Amino acid sequence: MSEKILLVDGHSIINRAFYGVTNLTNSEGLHTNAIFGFLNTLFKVLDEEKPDYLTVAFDVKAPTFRHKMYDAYKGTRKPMPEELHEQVPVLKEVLHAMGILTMEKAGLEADDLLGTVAKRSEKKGMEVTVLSGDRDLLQLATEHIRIRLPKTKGGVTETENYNTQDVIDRYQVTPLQIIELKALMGDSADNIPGVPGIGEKTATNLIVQYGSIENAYAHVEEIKPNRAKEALKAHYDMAQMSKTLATIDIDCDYAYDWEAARLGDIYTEEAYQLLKRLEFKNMLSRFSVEAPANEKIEKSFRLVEDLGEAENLLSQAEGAGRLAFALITENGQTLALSLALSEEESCLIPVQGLVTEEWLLTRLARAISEAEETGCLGLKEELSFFERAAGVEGLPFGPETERKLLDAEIAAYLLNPLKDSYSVEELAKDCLGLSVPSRAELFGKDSLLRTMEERPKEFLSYGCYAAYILYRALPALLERLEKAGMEKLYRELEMPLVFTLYRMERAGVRVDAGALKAYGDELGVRIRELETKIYEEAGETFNINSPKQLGGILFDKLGMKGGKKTKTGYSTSAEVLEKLAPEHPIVADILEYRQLAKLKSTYADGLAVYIGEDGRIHTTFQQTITATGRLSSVEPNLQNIPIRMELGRRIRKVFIPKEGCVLVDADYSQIELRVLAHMSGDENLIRAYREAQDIHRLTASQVFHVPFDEVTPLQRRNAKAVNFGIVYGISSFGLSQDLSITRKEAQEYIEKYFVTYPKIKEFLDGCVEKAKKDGFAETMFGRRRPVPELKSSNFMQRSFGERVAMNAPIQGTAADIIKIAMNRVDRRLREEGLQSRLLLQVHDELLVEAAKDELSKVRQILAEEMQGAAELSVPLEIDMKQGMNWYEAH
DNA sequence: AAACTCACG
DNA sequence: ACGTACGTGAGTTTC
Repeated sequence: MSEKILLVDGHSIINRAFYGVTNLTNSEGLHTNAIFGFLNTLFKVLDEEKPDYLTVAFDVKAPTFRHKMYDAYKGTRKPMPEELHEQVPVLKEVLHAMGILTMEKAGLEADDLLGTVAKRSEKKGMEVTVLSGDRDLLQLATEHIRIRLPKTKGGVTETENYNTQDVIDRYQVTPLQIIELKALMGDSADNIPGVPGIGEKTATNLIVQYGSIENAYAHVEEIKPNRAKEALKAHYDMAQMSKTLATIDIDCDYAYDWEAARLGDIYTEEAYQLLKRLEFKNMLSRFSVEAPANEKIEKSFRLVEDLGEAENLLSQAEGAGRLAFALITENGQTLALSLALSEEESCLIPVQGLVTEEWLLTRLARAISEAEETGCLGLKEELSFFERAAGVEGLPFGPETERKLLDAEIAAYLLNPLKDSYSVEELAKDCLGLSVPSRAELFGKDSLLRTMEERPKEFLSYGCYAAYILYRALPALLERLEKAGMEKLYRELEMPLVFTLYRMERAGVRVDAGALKAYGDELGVRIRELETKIYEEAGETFNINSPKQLGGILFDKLGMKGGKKTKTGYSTSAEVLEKLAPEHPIVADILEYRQLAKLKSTYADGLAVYIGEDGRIHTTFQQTITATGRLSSVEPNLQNIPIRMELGRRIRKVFIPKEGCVLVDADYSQIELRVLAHMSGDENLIRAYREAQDIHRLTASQVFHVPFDEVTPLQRRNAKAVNFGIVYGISSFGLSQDLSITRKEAQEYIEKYFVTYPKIKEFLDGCVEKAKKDGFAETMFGRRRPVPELKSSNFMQRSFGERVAMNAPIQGTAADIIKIAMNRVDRRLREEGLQSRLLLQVHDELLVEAAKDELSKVRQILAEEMQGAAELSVPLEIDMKQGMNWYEAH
């Protein structure tokens, strides 16, 4: 196999990194983002290429000959920003510490050095890779010289790779002809003038046809677009000069020593210390000085191989102070249990051939109840295994035991609710600075867990790492929660909620499958009628569900004028269509079709597949998803069942109580505005709520200066929209959109509102100020939402950050309150020995399945526990109804 | 996988 | 001048 050399275009990669990586500084105040980005890219390519030689080329500051020539002509390049400039010497220092050769020479550009070394290396029979962010380098591509251009795609850095054929595929010209292209097009970033009037398209056409600028000039009279002909005639000299400028020198005077570039161990102590100073914690785990840490950890993993040992271990666990466990499960089966009782040892107890699932989980449950505290991850999902193993209905935990279980996922979510995953890997990285193998790394892409026999080593690793990391991460998480003032929120609200939610999911909500089917069929009939009618009106059949095809019919074929609204074409949203409805009868039919199709696919058909053998739908509540602290509901989502339109609302009739029960539904009345009244301390609003006034009418009367009793319906509607807007983080544009009024009018409404309620303005401004200062918004109960957008230099993002800073405390506090209420309702129902069960939460609403003979008790509990969930300066009122289905109950 | 649309609070 | 209301999940089409 031939040897491999990797050549890196230092300045181009660090530049790219500087603009691509968000601002970073270490505690000394040194900017580090470009270095960080550079090293990340380098490490990634090194991992992939595993080259034998490596060199990073830099430009020197002195202007080179090529640029001097042009500098005199049109000025110099933009100088590097100071924040980037200061990082270059540090990067070189890091590279040298890693034993990586750098090259630079006055009078030579990095391009020329790269080109020269690339060609010489190729001649020596090596495989060459050139890493650069600059497409100019493509002219170097051959069979053996590959150009890699990093590209950031959705946050992940990928590279585009070019050998000869790739260049041809992409640009229609050979690598060498890239020079010709460039000379014609010009490149302002590189100070290449090019030929005025010739862009990428024309340049490509000319080179594809004539091969070179010289040959094109030789045939200049036959050049087709007259514009191009004249341009080339007039600026041929410019084109030739540009060509010189664009050509990378592949034989410059530079003594390159391959041996000096030979790659040794880059993970040196010196580099380690440097990266530590730069505070690149994640990168440190790559270093061999830390590698023994992982090796040492893995040596402490023990596979439990006989029953006595398992028995012993679990007995020991009962006496443990701290304990951590992870269940390794697949297809609802427990494959193994991993346990950590100390930092020194983690064990894996497989089920197969050793113990039964029942025994293992029963003993684990006992250990948890005896130990002081137990760390785990994704507890809610694991609880069903405990319940099944217990063999009787209900969890094998008393309330005291519940308090001992600490889910690291929930803790990590509270510390940063913006993350999208709270895995063992993430915990290891965030809490301990460790890098642990991922499931995919251990078990392959499909990530299916193999049996113990098939992959014993990986199995041991996978399980024990989880227990080990959880054991060590737990104190770190608790300490951070305490520091952030969220320990109470964690222990007394979110952790108890895990159990409440478990019981709600397990209970499920009964659904009348027959009625659901009938509803779907009814929709289906009408959908087919509408389909036929729409095709007739359109004069052809097409896919009504395709916005693209629909847009084609409405706007092109039928000639309706639609504002181009989306990136890819016309918008066909209901908002647009409603305005178009008077123009053509087809529009109304499409709107109705849309509505019905949505109801059928998402709700009628969509819900049917989730009806279990028990005739009930068991949703999953996600507790670690939203940025504000709300829950979410998935598979299926039972928090967005239709209610606003009558036709959709009818689907609620299929949600029914079990025999002998009724559904009781209670929702908070305007909880967010009440929270706002309380948090802002606005006397005006507080008094109004205490006197149970119509808040929207009151707002209208005060903002529009009309007597309370003379407020028109329109005024009330507008005031209501303003109230909503306030909660969302008011903006004149948003309000104007909602009310179909001008921005100016909306702005006036808002100003009047703030004059009427000065405390609210003060409060909202305070929220933004606080978030700017602290970096996060905070609820009454201390829940935090980071708002990094406030630091953005982008106006739009910053404005978003401001709205978020206003909304999060309100929405989040409301979320806290109903979560408290859920725990209280669930506890009361069980403590009072009732059969009735909490089933669903829909943000400000709770649904209970109440035994008929417990009805009055249940209603009392709901009222007391919901109203008493928080002590506000305004009453927390609820609306409560009951019925034989959810339609009636809400 | 992303874009579009639409259901809810 | 910039271009949006806050928070979600799911089905469908298109690339």
